Amino acid sequence: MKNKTSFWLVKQEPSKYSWETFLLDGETLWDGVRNYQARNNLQSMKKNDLVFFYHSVTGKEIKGVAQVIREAYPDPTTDDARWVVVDLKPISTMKNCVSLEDIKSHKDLQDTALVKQSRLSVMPITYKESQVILKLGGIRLQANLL
DNA sequence: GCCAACGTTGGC
DNA sequence: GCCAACGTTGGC
Repeated sequence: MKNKTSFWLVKQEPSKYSWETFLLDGETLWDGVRNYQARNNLQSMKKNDLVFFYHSVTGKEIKGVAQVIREAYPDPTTDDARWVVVDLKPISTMKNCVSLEDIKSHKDLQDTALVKQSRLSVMPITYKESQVILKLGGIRLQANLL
């Protein structure tokens, strides 16, 4: 069932919300997105989709994999109806964090939005790219997650 | 509806 | 801390 799940990548500065904090929280709502393209990606997420968690600015590496546990709903941190959040929970921490350098230098990851659109904070990842990232990260997900 | 000015993001 | 890239805003 390789096409059942979509893959995504979200960025966050660890000084604002780190993977470690996310692990302690157990789950979080992904708030604060104020960009239409990123918002559209949030709205496209389906329950059980898998989301790579990237640390921007400090670290510049993918720390782990999260899963969508609640699909898009209005962002409670604003009255502006345009913005939405999803709920995520961490499911796996990378054995080897996948750095931006790794991604840029890997031939199969050159076309990721992370490389091409450095300012986008929520982006889709293709199935093929996701498999490369998982392999570089040294983790295997349970088959029932894919 | 164009575009200059301005603000923000994020790599370096 | 700088600056390139990009999004948003507002005057015309």
